[in-house]
Amino acid sequence: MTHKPDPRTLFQVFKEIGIIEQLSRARLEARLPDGLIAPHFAVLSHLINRGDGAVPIDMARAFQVPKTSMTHTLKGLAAKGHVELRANPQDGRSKTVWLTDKGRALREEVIQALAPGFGDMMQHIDPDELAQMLPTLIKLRSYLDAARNGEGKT
Amino acid sequence: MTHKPDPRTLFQVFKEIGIIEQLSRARLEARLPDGLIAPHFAVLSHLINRGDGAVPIDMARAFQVPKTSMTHTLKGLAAKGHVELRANPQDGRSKTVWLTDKGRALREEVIQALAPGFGDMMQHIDPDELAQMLPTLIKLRSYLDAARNGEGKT
DNA sequence: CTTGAGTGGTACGATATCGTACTATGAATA
DNA sequence: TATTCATAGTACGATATCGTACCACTCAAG
Repeated sequence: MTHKPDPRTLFQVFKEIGIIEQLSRARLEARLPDGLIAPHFAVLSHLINRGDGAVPIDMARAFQVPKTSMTHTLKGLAAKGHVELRANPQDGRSKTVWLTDKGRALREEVIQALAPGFGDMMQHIDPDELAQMLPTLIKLRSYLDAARNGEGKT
Repeated sequence: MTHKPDPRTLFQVFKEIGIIEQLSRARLEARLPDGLIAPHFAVLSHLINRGDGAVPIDMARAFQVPKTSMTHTLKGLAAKGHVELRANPQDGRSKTVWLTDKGRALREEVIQALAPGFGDMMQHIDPDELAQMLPTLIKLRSYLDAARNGEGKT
């Protein structure tokens, strides 16, 4: 049967998630060139997965960050030539974000650089166990996303 | 049988974890008074759980943050009277951190303020499902922690 | 059309994070 | 003891995050 939830367990789940986020981010950033950090890589991956030409405000929402943060991140990527900002023919207020060849290449290189680390991780942790966790993580993320009412500044 | 791990699944796990961390942090900080943020609360909780009189450098390691970040966080808490820094009689280089009554009270208030949100969450997500995830999260965190070699600046 | 509310982007300022460098203390070794 | 190395804390500077304010453009109501 289902028992009363122990808040301590819940707290611990969030605590572990927080630390994992920190450590995995550090791990990723160790493989990124000089001035780039995790959010830059996240943007490149997003553009690969979802396709070119995204509107900055939509990306800010996808990442759950304020639009000013997205502006800052995109400025950094554009300055290094990894993305290109173009006017949005559909809406004069907004822009569209496009990957450059340099940006695509960088994303590929970083993934290659991460591969050995992934391999090592798989030797210490059962991949299936991680995969089984995914649906629960998605539920949790979805709930938190939906419950975040009113605060919707993004 | 266990199949070859799909890197996409792995990526997604880290991505969901990253978003959950962001959203849960925002949720916590919405309940904190003016100038306090998540790391401040984390320190208060740590001192309750592990006991008073901890040494800053040990707390920095526990949280996996650079010692300069811990100095900054403790300075903020001390300025608001939630903790007190005292000399360490065991080691003239270091200090010890002590909760004040104000700090203990604040921690309690915040937990009370979080309770309704937890209750709501439990109505949408099976607590057992979260609890079952915990061992895997701990394994993952432990691995990442151990694998973080050489970078041990903290 | 004109007007007024809503929205996307950015400038700006406050604060957080974190790397580097420095100081003071402790510990090990000769 | 004297010398050398290691460690805890902090000052400082660079950059990231994010809230507020503002401008330009869109869209709907009239």
